[in-house]
Amino acid sequence: MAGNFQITDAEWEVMRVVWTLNQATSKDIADILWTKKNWKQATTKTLIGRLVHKGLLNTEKDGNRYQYRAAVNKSEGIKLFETKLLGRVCNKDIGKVIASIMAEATLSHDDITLLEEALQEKKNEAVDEVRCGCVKGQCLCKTVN
Amino acid sequence: MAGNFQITDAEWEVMRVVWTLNQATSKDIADILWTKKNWKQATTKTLIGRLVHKGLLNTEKDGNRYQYRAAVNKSEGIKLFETKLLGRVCNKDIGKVIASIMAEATLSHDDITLLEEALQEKKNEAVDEVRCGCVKGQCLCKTVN
DNA sequence: GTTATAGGTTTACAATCGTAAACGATTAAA
DNA sequence: TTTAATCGTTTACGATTGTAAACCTATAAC
Repeated sequence: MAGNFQITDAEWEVMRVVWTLNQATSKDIADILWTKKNWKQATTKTLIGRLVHKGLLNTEKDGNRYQYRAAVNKSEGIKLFETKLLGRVCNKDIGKVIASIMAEATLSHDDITLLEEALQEKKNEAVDEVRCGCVKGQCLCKTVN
Repeated sequence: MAGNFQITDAEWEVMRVVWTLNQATSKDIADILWTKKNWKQATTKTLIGRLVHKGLLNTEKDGNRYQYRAAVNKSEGIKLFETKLLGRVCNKDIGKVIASIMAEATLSHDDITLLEEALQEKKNEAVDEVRCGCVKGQCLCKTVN
């Protein structure tokens, strides 16, 4: 089931609501997205329909309407997007990308602690040199021209 | 000039080549993307055209053809995508997102060092609690009935 | 000089995306 | 019970994306 799905920006707004409420009706979702994005209910309905179709939302009948639930959890969804970011850069640059994200993020002391631990973890499996997986011409690891 | 541009997946492939070669002809790019993606030259040409149109590639005449150069540098491009990722989650979750990326990345000892330093930096500006900027209903920071 | 070739520009075209109205069925209100 | 509000489904429609062929022009080869 996991795999090759993708969540567009607009669909993501819907998923966030469902992830948060855990279970929601189209009205629940529409109300929130009206507040946030001024989307007409019709717009939200379309997005819900597409997500159901894609198998990203499950439905459970509840009278004349549905309760929607996420078919993929939030971490999976986020991870999918993380992977997309990492897929855009050379493996060797990922460290720098992480540093860059860190730089532009506001972090709490707890976050710092969390990351320090995570980093500590990574030390065990750190390599001397990350392997570049790029084709020649898409990163400088390979000699160009 | 910086701002509201966006680079699609396919366009990104072109940008990576230009960022790498620093300057390239359409043939340079097409050859590389043929190797990597089996794209016909026509496809690459279309992408180049769109990027020029968007102002993401600059042209410099060179005989009967152009030398293309990136109008935004790689870091900017990557940062744009990072921002997009961060925009999808609650500010409070960014620490966890970073940890998650770290977890799925292969890092070198040097990367670890770099990140340790970056983290150290962040300590100075770390806050007690990150402010959630979400609307109610899109993250659990706000009480949801 | 005529022709083949390479490079840029135009046109194409289906799929996806963002945004929404219209429609039909059903339930709740009057 | 007639009506109004609600909910899901269908249809709409322009913009963007992925993928490419066709075309036109200027060089390069003969």
